[in-house]
Amino acid sequence: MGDEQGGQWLEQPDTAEIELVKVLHALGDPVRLALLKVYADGEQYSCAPGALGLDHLHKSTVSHHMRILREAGVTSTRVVGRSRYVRLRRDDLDARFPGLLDALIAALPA
Amino acid sequence: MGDEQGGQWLEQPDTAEIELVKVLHALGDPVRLALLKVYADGEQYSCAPGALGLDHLHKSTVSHHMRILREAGVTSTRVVGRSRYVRLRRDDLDARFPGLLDALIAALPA
DNA sequence: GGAATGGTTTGATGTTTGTCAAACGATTCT
DNA sequence: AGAATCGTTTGACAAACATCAAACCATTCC
Repeated sequence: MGDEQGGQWLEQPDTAEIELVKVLHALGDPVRLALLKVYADGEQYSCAPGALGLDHLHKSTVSHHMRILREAGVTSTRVVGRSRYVRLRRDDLDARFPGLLDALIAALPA
Repeated sequence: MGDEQGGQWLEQPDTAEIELVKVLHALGDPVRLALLKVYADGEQYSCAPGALGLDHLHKSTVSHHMRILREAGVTSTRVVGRSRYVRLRRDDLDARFPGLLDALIAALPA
């Protein structure tokens, strides 16, 4: 139907309204920093704990972390059917905080 | 007496042991991110709330934030007499996480 | 020695947070 | 329609956190 992506987007802050302190707070948690590593390849992922290497966490816990990342402006979420496809807001973050994302991803632990 | 700096240093993690998630957690707080802005000039500062633009906070609260920054590896503290001189571990952080500090300081809110 | 000074430590308090479990909502499949 | 699926929401709970106040510890000044 002309929309090559389909679905709608969950609410997220405008690029100009992304706050550094919220981004750092969002990423200052072991689980969410691990998620940054997953999303670093630019691909989109569903929220299934298994697809994210978070098998040890309950799905509601993953949902909670997803919300924090999205509300901080780190990720964007597209809804299609029952699924959510989450990915890094790389362009927006690069525009707002030049060099930050690259430095963070490079600094990620092995 | 041959020591151009004088005093001793408070305990802090070795450069190689600085953890990204702890740095981000330390900086993911409004007060401590404001302190990064203070320390961004590379100078050293005493812990007096007034000298740091933290007049609204109790000195014990400032001391608490200082400890978190130091234990995360963000700052180093030199003790001389009754005073503590705190400054950014810029070289160590640049070595451990190239580009991160520059990007963070550039991203600091006005 | 005694008082003042710069920070730390400890205790108390209210808030935020990470987690799970159960209930729920919407979508898809049969 | 009914069942299965993917994820969210709500509630509960323990742990962590930010803050202040009071006590404390060195050091410096008188």
